[in-house]
Amino acid sequence: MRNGRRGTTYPRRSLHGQVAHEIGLRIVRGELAPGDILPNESDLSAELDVSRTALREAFKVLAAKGLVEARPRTGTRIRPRQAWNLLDPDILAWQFAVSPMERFFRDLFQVREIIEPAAAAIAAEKQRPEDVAEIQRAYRAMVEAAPDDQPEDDWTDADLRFHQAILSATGNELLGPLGSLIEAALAISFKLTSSRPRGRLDSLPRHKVVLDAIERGDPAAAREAMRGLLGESIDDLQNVLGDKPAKPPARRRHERKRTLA
Amino acid sequence: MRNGRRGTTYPRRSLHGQVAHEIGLRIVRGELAPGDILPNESDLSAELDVSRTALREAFKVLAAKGLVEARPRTGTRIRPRQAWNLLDPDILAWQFAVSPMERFFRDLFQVREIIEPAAAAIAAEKQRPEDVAEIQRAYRAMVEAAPDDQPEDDWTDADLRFHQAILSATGNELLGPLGSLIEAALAISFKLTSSRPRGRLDSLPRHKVVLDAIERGDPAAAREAMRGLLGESIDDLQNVLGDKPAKPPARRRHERKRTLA
DNA sequence: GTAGGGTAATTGTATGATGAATAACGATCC
DNA sequence: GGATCGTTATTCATCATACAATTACCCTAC
Repeated sequence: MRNGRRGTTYPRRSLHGQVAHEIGLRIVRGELAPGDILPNESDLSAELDVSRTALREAFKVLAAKGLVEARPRTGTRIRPRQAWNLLDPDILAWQFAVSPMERFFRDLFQVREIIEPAAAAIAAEKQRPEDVAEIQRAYRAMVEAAPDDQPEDDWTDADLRFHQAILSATGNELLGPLGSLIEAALAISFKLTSSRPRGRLDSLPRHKVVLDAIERGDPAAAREAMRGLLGESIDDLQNVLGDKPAKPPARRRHERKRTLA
Repeated sequence: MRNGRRGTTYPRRSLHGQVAHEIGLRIVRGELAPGDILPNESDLSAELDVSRTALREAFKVLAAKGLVEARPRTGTRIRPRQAWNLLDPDILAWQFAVSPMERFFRDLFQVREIIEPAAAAIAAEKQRPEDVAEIQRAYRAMVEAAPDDQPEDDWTDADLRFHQAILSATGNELLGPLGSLIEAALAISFKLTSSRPRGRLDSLPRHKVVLDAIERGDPAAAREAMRGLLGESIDDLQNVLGDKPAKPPARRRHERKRTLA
């Protein structure tokens, strides 16, 4: 399944952690729908062959993320979807395993298109040397991991690190947590485009343009470069996802026409 | 304290819920620093006069939000700040009670300035009648709550509802959770500007402009209108927060000069 | 039919015991 | 002396059980 690559997801080593992931996945997947009431704790703990204590601790984890709500007599009910904390790293990871995934994919990249160009611009404006250095390091890691004989994981890690570094470089703490959103996006990209592994080297220059603009302290250019970079990812994914099966790679010109909605 | 107005924060009615809020607040407030290790469960449960069971369930809630991490022999340690899920409604609410708050305030509105204009534009583009209707309803609620003899809570609720409705109207599920971020921002605004309660009627027209643009299906105008609306809030807050004590209200002209950084 | 109270089902809390993981210590050997 | 390896004690993890608190539901009385 390969989830939780680096993220700050809830640890699975404990028993209650495993149960939380198991039930959380079922909920996000839709096997258990909002409004549904889970079996009572005694029954469910017997069914899962764990103690009631362990099950309850798992429930607390899920409740903390807004997935469920427990009340005496009524039982533990799955909360409406809008109560879910969809930006939670675990929920994002679980969402990733959902079947159609197209809407999730669309939403994900739409948010990235909103956030990341703005973040790049702010990073370019601030230009804190320490933060810029980390972006550079991430870029170098991408360069090293780009050749096709390098493990794909290294490249994905470096890619994530690059984008995360830009978020951090804004100096805005509230943008940091959105890194898990990018992580989910990369996981999808990996899953969908792994069949066509070429393109790592292709996307390096795009990243370089972003880096250069930030180093140069040019917010407008950074914003635009990031926009282009994301656009490319989206194009790639849409080629895989879209109805057109092949569409010879004579793309990479329009840039402006791509509309996500 | 008046937190958790409507939000989907963790319920306080249970004992472990109270403990979770208590400890979570202390952590976010900085009384307990990252890297610190909490007293072991037996001691702490005795100190708080609750059972170990209740304390552990509280810990699970905090762990689910990324605040703490428990390991045998080592104890329960407070995780580094970047591991916290800062977009979690509870953590946002706790953050609201932190002392200097200026940085939090800055970060909060910076994110709003990134997200909300884009959301308004998308909402105007989509124009789903059902969603537009909800924005209208929220606006009408604001109109009703605007007079000074109406309870302040009603107005804040309506305001939140307005912005939340726009986020929902994007049709992007991942933008919904950011409503709790707006809620935190409104809580701050309320706290800081409650001394100067006038201005409710002043800000109505701004909201109207946003609503009109969305109804009209004009994304660019909606984006710009939302930008102006947020700018006004920020101006108001900066007047209260800034060093200049009074600065006669001959503002509300520049609009473009305000820079958050 | 409405109000009111009783009841049973479910979660919430408490207690005590045991298991498992591991950091710290110390003994042993080189 | 230094390193290696086993031992041990501490802490969280899990379990079993009992009881308290809450509350939806039903039933009765009027």
